[in-house]
Amino acid sequence: MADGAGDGPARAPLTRERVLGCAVALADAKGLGALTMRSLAQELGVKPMSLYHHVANKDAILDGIVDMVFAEMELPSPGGDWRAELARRATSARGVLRRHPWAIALMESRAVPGPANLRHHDAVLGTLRKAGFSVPMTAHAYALLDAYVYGFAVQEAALPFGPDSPPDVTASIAAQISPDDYPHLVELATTHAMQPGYDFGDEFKFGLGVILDALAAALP
Amino acid sequence: MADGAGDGPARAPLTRERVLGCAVALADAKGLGALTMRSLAQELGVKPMSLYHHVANKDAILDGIVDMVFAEMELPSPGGDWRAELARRATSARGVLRRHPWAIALMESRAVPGPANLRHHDAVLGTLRKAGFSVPMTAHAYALLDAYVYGFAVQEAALPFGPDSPPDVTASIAAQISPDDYPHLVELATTHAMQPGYDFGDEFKFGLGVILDALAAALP
DNA sequence: ACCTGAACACCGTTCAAGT
DNA sequence: ACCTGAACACCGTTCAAGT
Repeated sequence: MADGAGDGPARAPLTRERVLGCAVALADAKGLGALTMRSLAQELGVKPMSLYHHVANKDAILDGIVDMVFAEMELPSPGGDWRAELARRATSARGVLRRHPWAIALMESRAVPGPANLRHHDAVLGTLRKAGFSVPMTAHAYALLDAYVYGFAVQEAALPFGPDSPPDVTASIAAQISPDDYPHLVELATTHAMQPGYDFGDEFKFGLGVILDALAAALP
Repeated sequence: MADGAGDGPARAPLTRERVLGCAVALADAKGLGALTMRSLAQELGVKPMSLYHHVANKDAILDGIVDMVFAEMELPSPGGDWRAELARRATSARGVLRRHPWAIALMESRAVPGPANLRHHDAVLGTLRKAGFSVPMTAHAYALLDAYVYGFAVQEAALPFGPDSPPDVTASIAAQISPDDYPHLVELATTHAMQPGYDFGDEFKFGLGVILDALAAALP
């Protein structure tokens, strides 16, 4: 009982890693809006001002958690089969962005990329270069692949249906969309997207295949 | 002088349209962070509480300005050449999202799509269906096209270089990226992306062409 | 060195009051 | 009907103080 009061274990010392890790967990659980210096401090069992000894300010926390998200993504190995490596990387990135849907909004507003972000994109570029793409073609391929991965995450996060949204919400939105005003949306929804077994996430493979096929055809 | 004090024209009456229009202008000029009920009211020459007579709350404003952004995008005509129509729509959407880069972050966090959003996507689906794509293939094409457009906008907004960022910022970031740690990023930047005349926006055409070619090949 | 209490200038929003 | 003043429960952050 040398720790002082309480029957719990000694509180781990506050570190930048613990602050950022808790911030990611809080954003995952309750959304970016619930991530405040005050709520974060409470979650860590500490007073708000203590956080400022480990991070410069809230912006530094936002930069930090975006880079933690990049760090979760599997890197492609420039050595292996470039198509398989880029597919694995894209699939991993999609999964990561699905687990942390708030990250997209931050990526777009943070100016300075973190080290995990830079390492990630350097590995993608390296894989393309080693596969034999020219520098200009690598730029094309990089922009296309990344746009697809990020954009798919945006779509998935914005979907009003899917496994993450409760069925009653889906139904109430569907009821407001009149077939007279939006015939093609209603057609797609009723005859396809709302059928049992449909998973929007499966669309990811199609688009990824299209892109990788086109890149393979552009190899010298 | 029946208007009362002042030499300016009579103040236009507050309306939902005027509130949303001013909110878009404020977000464009100073970013989403500067869009507060109080700053918006001041911009409109009114007290903060007056806004609540025209919009339910700030969330309604955010929903409203996202839909205004969708309303700016050119719709494809289901009648015409589907490839040209979808290319025009994608190019227009990219331009709109470039003018309103804050919109991406909102799209991802707003659950309920507005009428302009629905109309826009219904037109895209209609164009694909009229071109002869099956319903499942239309779902594939829609997901791929939209992911690309949104994702390209995310990339473009997150770019630390480009025509919108001051050259000195670009240079200071470049100086921090060591060729030892990120050799392929440095190669791409120095031999290609930072060359005079390079415009990241030009990458858009390449990816769009790849996608539309692949869709054309998938037509029955 | 690490943590904190009190305070400041902000938020969105409610409620009761003005015209 | 439309607008507003005062107030409430929040923010991020600074500064001076504690151990």
